[in-house]
Amino acid sequence: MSSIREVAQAAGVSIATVSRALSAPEKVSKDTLARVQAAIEKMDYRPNMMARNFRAVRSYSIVVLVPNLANLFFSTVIRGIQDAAQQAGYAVLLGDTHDSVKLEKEYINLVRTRQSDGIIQLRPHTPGVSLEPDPNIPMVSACGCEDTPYPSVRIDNVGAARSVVEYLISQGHKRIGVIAGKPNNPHTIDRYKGYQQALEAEGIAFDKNLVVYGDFTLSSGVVAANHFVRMKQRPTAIFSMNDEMAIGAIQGLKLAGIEVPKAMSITGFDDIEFSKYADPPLTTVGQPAEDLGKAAFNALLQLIENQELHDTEIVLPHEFIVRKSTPIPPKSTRG
Amino acid sequence: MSSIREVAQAAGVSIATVSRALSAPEKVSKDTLARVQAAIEKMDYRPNMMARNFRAVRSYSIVVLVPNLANLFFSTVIRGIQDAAQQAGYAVLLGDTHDSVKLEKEYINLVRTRQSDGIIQLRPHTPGVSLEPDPNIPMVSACGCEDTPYPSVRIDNVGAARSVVEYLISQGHKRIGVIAGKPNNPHTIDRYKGYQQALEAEGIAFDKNLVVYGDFTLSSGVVAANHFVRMKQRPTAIFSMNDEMAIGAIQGLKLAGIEVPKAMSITGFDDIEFSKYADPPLTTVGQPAEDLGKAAFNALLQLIENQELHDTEIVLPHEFIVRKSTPIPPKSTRG
DNA sequence: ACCCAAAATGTAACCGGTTACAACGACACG
DNA sequence: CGTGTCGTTGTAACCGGTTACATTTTGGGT
Repeated sequence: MSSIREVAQAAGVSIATVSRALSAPEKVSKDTLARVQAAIEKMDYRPNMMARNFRAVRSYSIVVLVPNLANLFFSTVIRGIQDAAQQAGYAVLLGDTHDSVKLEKEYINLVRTRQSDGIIQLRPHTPGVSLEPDPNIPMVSACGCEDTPYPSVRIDNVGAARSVVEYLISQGHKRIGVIAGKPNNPHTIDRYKGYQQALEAEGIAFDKNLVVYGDFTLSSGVVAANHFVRMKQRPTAIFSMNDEMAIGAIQGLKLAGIEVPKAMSITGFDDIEFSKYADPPLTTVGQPAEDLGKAAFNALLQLIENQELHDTEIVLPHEFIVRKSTPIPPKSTRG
Repeated sequence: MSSIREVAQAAGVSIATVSRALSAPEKVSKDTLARVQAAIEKMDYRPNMMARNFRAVRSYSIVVLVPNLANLFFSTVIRGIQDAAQQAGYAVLLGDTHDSVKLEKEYINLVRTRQSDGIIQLRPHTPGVSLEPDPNIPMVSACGCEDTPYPSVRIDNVGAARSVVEYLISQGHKRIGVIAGKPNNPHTIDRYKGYQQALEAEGIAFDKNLVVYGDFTLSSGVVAANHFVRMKQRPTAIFSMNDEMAIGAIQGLKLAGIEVPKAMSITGFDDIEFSKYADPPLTTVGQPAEDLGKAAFNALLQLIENQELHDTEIVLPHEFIVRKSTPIPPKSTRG
């Protein structure tokens, strides 16, 4: 592998000149530049980025912490991150943490050891279990929740959940079941808050038997559906906190002979690709997943470069998408 | 950020001793080691990995090239890669190429510029369009096809497709539609080969009107279904080359009033999570996605470390999984 | 032809580790 | 007591770039 010294020799100049020819060509005379470029071309020289980055004390890479890569919503956010990063000349290191804080720590060490410049965290911040943010480690949260103790880019989960449930209520539903995530998950908490606000606004009493906790997977959705099926006094609609669980639930209800939306309305959250093709197509909340990723990266880049950030909380618009898992289509709303 | 020199000073030893204390503690006397460790502890010292890797001419990271991260099969393979890499102390750089060879080249340059030690390619090798492998660049193919011109880890696509179609034929189907990927896609080619072999083995004439080309997405599955619906002489079964298209097709057929499996059998490929919860649950071919990823990483690691590899083609077993999108359940077979 | 500023180029230190080699001390053995 | 061996430690070169500073070249003005 040829080095800058060999190129310098071949071009009959010093290494400094070669370096300048690459990073500041305007500082090099026209014909020297040509000679150097010819030499570079001839030897197929590529600067060793490890050396360059080492000198610059910058790795030009970031790590994204994701609880589970095989989750369509997360992988879409990551696509957004990756595209933005690629454009800015940054590489994206993958940190699939399997929801383990121990693994998370290991990945965070990548920035302590200079292998990475910053972190994008996809797992929402959970007080008590998440690591507290370290001021020395540039970190931003993508698709997180309210009260994240470091910069974040997200949607208004509370408001979105609230408008979904209000829509359900407007359709005449009074007993609305909830398929939640794990109880201490911030998304669960925020969307739950929205659910309760809607109930309260419409003067409907809260019944805790109507909420069942899953874990955002398809299978936990069918389990939840079975729970509702067995209730003596069933809900007439179900607000699921993500699409996977909603799709699982539809399947569970179907197996029990309950038709959606005729006998039961159901709504999801996230608008993953499959929701459009579910049977029936799912009414849900669309999140701008790729944009969340891009915005998160841009915020992180600012943190890395300027060490500070004015807009410490970015809330992107979501979209309420009515399909066929709820019967009456009103107009779509954004918010 | 403290450096090795500061630690050395604090411990009253030379930097060489600190270095040895970290990488070869047996070469350091017991009490010196203790002093050094105390200093490290006190100063919260972490070696600068960029410096270390730079010196070692190793980045300890690999890049995985994936056409589309938001594809459940791919993301599961990547999980496998990432787990194996993490254990081996390697970082995984993400290279979502959006199916663009130009972007692929850019990511491959990461190894030319020493930012990465090797590549795992998830896109199957397509003669003429894929880059030809460069002997200087350690690269292995995960979930590729026959005739990959560099080391690969895959399943027997031809055999798997063949056994699916033979199963369909054994159920009495004679007109079997195919939902393929893009025509020049190697997965399309291999699975198509299996389809034809099965037809031939059973003495069924091939009808090219029965194959329609999609692009492995849900929506192309519904388009394909519509095509079959409009045919004057419909097939009685459909062999889809992946699960997404099969699920889309089921949806398309349903909209046209055609019941699966009563009026039409349908099979998929990959066994993504959603297939289990489709309506009806999908008969499909299970690929050991995570194991493909792990095996690919281990092969790449050998390439990187030894510069050679004995087992240049690893074929992992697949599994034929019969669910409800085909009526009569025979025994599951592995192969 | 001479002078000087500006442009071009070169020299060498530096980033933070690793490691070959040298130096040193302790100890055993003849 | 001299000498060889071994274990421990230190010195300094090295990896491949970047860049501050020094030096040389260029060219315009007189």
